[in-house]
Amino acid sequence: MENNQTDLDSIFQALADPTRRAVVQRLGEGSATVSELAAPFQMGLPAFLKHIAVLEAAGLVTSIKVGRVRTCTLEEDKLEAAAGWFQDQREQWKARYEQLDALLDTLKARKKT
Amino acid sequence: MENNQTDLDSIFQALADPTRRAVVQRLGEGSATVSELAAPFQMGLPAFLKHIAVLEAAGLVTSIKVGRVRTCTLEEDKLEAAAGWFQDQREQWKARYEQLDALLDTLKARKKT
DNA sequence: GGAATACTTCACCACATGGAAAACAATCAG
DNA sequence: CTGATTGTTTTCCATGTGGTGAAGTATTCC
Repeated sequence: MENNQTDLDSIFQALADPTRRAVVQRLGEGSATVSELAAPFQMGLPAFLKHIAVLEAAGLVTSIKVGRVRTCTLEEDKLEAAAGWFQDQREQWKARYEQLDALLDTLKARKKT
Repeated sequence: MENNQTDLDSIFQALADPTRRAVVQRLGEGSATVSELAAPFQMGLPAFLKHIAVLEAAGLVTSIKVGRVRTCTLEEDKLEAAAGWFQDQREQWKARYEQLDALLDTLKARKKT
């Protein structure tokens, strides 16, 4: 559960492409083979395989080859790790707002006395 | 509230860099000037300003210049937009698990009879 | 006015990324 | 064994990204 900087780098980098996000989305419905995944896209297989490689390098997808067919599976944990970063940020600025509220309360109290 | 592909592209692209995530994190504590933001990093100002430009292009940060000082502010809504994508994915695979559960129930029921 | 501050722009470089094309496996079907 | 499928590798190209250093532009301070 390291979830370090390098991890986030590669995960966000992987998701910064519509093709790869579409693959993640498709795999959310269940595992699929490379050709099934490549079908909706115009690009050639070599180009598409690079996208898969990026997703695997980021740990978002794993795949096994049975016979001549490679089947890809979504690693939901990794997606949750990235989602966790947003949650961390949210908590940070939430804390700031609470500080502001506290400050306002202090000012109000001072006004009264 | 479009939150289209291009938007997500630039947001994730912007977050796929430790320098820029650190800036977002810092701005989560409150607005800051360019030099305040740049201080923790070794790189020269030109390089740092490019990072700021990327964040602004993605809409994650806005800035105004008063006198010779530019002050940057975090746009929390944009971060929420990206976080929303993860939520969408989560709902998709949650739905899939429910289908699997239903399938298992069907099989169980069939076994019984 | 002159100097220091706070960016800003410009020119340039090394390397990564996204894509095409072509040739190369490795399997399965008849 | 002969193909037809299904990836995989290799080579190549254009573009984008992250960094540098040097010079330029406003402001503000003394």
